[in-house]
Amino acid sequence: MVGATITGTARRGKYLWLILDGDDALLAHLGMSGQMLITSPDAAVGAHERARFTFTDGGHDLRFDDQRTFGHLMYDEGGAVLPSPIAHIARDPFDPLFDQPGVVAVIKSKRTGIKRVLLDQTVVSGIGNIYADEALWAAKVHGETPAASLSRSRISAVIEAARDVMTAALAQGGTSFDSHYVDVAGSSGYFARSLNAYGRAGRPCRRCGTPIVREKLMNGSSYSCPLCQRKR
DNA sequence: CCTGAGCCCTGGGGGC
DNA sequence: TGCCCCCAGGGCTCAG
Repeated sequence: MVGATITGTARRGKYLWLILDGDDALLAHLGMSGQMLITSPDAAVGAHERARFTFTDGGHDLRFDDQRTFGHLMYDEGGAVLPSPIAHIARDPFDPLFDQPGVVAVIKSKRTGIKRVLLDQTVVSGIGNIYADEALWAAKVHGETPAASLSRSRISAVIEAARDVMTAALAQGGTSFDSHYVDVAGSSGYFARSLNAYGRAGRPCRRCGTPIVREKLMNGSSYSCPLCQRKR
């Protein structure tokens, strides 16, 4: 990295990368607790600071902090356009080249539940556990519904719902439950208060009043309304 | 090929 | 207070 110039930034799904001198890339994934922070050069070393980049133009430092160390940084030669380690990651719903009919067809060909497919980053990237639950709630589909049993229009509606909920979340700076989830300036987002399903076990569905139910899936928690999102 | 379980880590919170 | 278990917005590897 010494002597490199950052000439741009890019992202795909949950991966992001800094473009270096137009050809190479510094690829990053925040995992579950990673943070990219722009801080003062005098800022003390953070408790979970893993890397710090200083600049010769007298500006701020760039830090990578990560408590749980599921996040990572990787230098990738020639990876400016698309780093080779993430060539298998599908385009996300905000990508101008996102092929929605193609993605719908792939989802329909899967022999597993719709939520698992939404979380499969090789099918569609960028959707995580929270936004998958929110999209399924909005589309009134239960996450364990076999993907192949849903109509193309229903699958399309789920994707639209995911794009809508992520758009709304981005407008509010994201979903922050605690100090792990902050932007480069260290600020938290406000979308947590707008969640309709995730984390609301026992509380009334905002649509029909039925208590939201929490279930286990893939070593994690899934939240849904048992009335609006009936299992079929 | 496709699918799903296991596992990589640290730390906060609740129950006992 | 201390201890233990559970939980956490992810994704790779590998067995079946």
